[in-house]
Amino acid sequence: MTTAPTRRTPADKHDERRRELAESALRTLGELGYAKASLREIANNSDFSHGVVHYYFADKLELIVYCVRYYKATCVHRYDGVVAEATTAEGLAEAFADKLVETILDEAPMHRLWYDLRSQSMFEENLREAVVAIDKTLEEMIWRVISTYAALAGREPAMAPAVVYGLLDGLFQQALLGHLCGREDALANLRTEAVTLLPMLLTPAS
Amino acid sequence: MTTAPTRRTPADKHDERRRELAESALRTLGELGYAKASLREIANNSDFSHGVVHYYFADKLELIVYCVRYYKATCVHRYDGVVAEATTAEGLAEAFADKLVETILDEAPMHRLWYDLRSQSMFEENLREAVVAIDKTLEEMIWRVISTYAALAGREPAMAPAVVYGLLDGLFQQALLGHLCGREDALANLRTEAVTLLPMLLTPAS
DNA sequence: AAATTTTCTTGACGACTGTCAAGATCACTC
DNA sequence: GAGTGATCTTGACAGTCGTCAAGAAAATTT
Repeated sequence: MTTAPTRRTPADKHDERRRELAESALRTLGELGYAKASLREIANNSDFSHGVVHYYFADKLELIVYCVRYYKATCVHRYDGVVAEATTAEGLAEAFADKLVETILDEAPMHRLWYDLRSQSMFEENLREAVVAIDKTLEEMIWRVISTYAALAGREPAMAPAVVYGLLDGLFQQALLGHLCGREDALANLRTEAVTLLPMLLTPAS
Repeated sequence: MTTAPTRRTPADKHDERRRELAESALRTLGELGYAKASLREIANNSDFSHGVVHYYFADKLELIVYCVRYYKATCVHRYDGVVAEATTAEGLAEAFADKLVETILDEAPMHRLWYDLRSQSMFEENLREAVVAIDKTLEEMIWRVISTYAALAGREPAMAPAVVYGLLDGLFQQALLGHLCGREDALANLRTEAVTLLPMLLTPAS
């Protein structure tokens, strides 16, 4: 009713706090991982005390699922700019590979958290629904890249979206682990691997 | 000195107990995952009490590293038979794909434990050395398949061992998660994906 | 058969966990 | 400005955890 006059409805304020908590929780989760990030540690790295978590979230799992949903919602469009600005297939491939490297450099803790949660979902059924949904959006994200890459090359993708995503995800995960282990060639390798792989994902040139 | 007369030296008996503990620990770890598998739960699923763990292992981490090393040591040769008995490239590809599916059906808990530990190693430095070493042996295992596959086809592998392993590992992980989620097409898809992918990993036919 | 070493159980410790309730603090309304 | 509801802090709860020490039990040696 009073949407225009009041700047924030109580519900908005409630959601805003959930986002604030989620953001500081993500910092802690990215540093410690799912298992070792306690609610007290999460609250300590925020502006609130440990009890407030249960005021905004039912339990730890709801907080974590909210966190990873919140994070992945923002980075599903990571490659949208790359796709929009590409004019040639080769240019898209290189820009995409650069972006892969860049996000490992900038957001390694978030990525390892994602792989941590996806592994945990193999044990905890309560996590699976959220994880599978996010995995699907990541697959679609990659598919947007590949399909426009194919269009620019005047060819067709030779594999299903899930397969393309699975292949790239394997390389990405390997590079992330290598990067965290201090292997300096991990990211450079990922870049050349991506540029090499992309043409092989299309049907042979007409 | 007295190797022949005595059936077991004390050291052998010690190692045998470590293996026994490792085997029952692996059952529990495969069921609960790294984080939720407590030493008490591990001991409950064995013939011993919870205190005995610290008699054979310094701490929990040493037990777990021993466990995963023990397990992976056995399954690094999973595809050796497939490689040895293959006579044609196509036959090897299909037998390999079948084996991929079979091991997910038979040992899903062990595989999810492996991915769990590999993810944990992104957070815990103490795990990294063992994880990276095992990853390397898996890479070599896959490379034995691919290089003989290439030889049978009269061609050359078109990618480095790490790349081939990363690609296949991505598909395998995806299929494992799909299988655990109850998606019935996950394993059949993995099979056709593997058979389709293998030829693309070689240089173009001469 | 006694002595000694190895092996295993039991019980306890301090620390940490998720959860929740009681009350303080704040913001807002009448 | 008193009252009222939302928001947050504090402290405590019942568990669980890894670890370890003391002693029982078993195996081995003398």
